[in-house]
Amino acid sequence: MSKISMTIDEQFEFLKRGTLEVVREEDLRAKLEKSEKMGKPLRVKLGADPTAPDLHLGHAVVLRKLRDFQTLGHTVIFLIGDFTGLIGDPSGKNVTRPALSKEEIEANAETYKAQVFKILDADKTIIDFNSRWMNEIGASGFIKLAAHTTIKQILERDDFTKRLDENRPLALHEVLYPLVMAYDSVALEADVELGGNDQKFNLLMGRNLQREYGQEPQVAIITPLLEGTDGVQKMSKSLGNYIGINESPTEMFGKVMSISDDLMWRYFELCTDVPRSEIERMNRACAEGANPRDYKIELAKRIITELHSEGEANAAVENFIRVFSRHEAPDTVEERRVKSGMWKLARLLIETSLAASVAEARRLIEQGGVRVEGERITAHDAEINVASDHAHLIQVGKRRFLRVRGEGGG
RNA sequence: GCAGGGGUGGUCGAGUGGUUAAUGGCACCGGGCUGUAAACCCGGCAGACGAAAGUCUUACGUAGGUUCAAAUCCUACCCCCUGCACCA
Repeated sequence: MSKISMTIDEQFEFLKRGTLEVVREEDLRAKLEKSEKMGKPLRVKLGADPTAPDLHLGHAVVLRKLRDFQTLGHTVIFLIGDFTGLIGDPSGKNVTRPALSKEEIEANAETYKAQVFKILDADKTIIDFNSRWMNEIGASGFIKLAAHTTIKQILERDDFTKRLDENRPLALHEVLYPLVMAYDSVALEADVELGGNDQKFNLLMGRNLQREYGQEPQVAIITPLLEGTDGVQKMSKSLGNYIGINESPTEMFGKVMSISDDLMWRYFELCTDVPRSEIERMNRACAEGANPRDYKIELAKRIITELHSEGEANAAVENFIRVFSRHEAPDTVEERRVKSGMWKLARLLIETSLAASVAEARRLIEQGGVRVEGERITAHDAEINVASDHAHLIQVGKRRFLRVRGEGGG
């Protein structure tokens, strides 16, 4: 079945790379063997929240692992939890979410596809929705489902017990989340489920429930949570420390370059296919005096090549060198048209969204953060003559550039 | 239902009648040093008007009230938490 000829051991090692834990390893080996023998691909599940279609490199970690399964010829099921979305993964926020309309769900699914297929092979991916069975099951079915687990089992989940211990609220619907998610595995007859470390309990719950329903328990593959660009907290959109899958090459490049040196090895491991031995070699080189920046450039290039293209990655490198090493303007700078005439610089910054308010514009200028045609301007009441025959180059901070030209004429 | 505690700026958290646009930490923004790394240093961090001094507006759960003056006191309401009670 697999186009690549690997022994079971090799397949196993290949799949294990970059994972935190495989529960259980011997089960995975057994499933791989069985699959090969029967010529039947494994069904590999990944659950996704229906409300957050803005994916970032953290999501990419698990998607890349999913792709590894596809490389070996297995079937990937990308499950959009439109029903589970009503609950929202328990976070301590005591809210249920409004049900999404069919249109919203479809729109979100489309957004997902556009991002997920940058990594996954669309031909080998099934997209499914858990409302398909959860909406059918009904209240009585749900009760029966609930009978398959115990409070004690649910309370194994650390953050649940912790919240009880700390006298923080724990809503009933929140504890149902893992149950529903586990049932998805039953409904899909999943052989393997992938998830980040924060999903570990839920994945294991799937194993238990499958056993309850007389199925062979799925293998749970747990991937580490990628730290965000701050290097401390997990990458997430709400923390603002993310690198989005859909971001421009320039943006991605900048963000990768700004991560700490320590963190880059982690990114190498989880966001690229560079072999571990090679990563270690680079790491040693840095310890011996090589400039980590050069490896970081390599990292950024690889990430951008995967999510965009090699050409764009190379262009991003050149742009980086131009702007940050040579302190020149990027070769392509967006041009904006504003009314011709004399402008107060501060006003111009607001007009072009380079500053949010007069006060902010003024602060930026007075603190030396604004350059016009490369000249630093520090007089907050400076004026600038905007005409249609010349585009002024405005720079705010180290990285925001804009050309401003007057309206009318050429 | 009863009792107690609490709701402050992006966040955490001070602040019990005036000198509070509100101490401090974090986050964030600008500058410096660099490798757009880290660490560190400096500055900033509600908005509008003004060249400036400064003036005005908005802000401490919501709505009123007391007062020359309220985040701070009073009243009502909303929300959250804890304990008790209730619980086939």
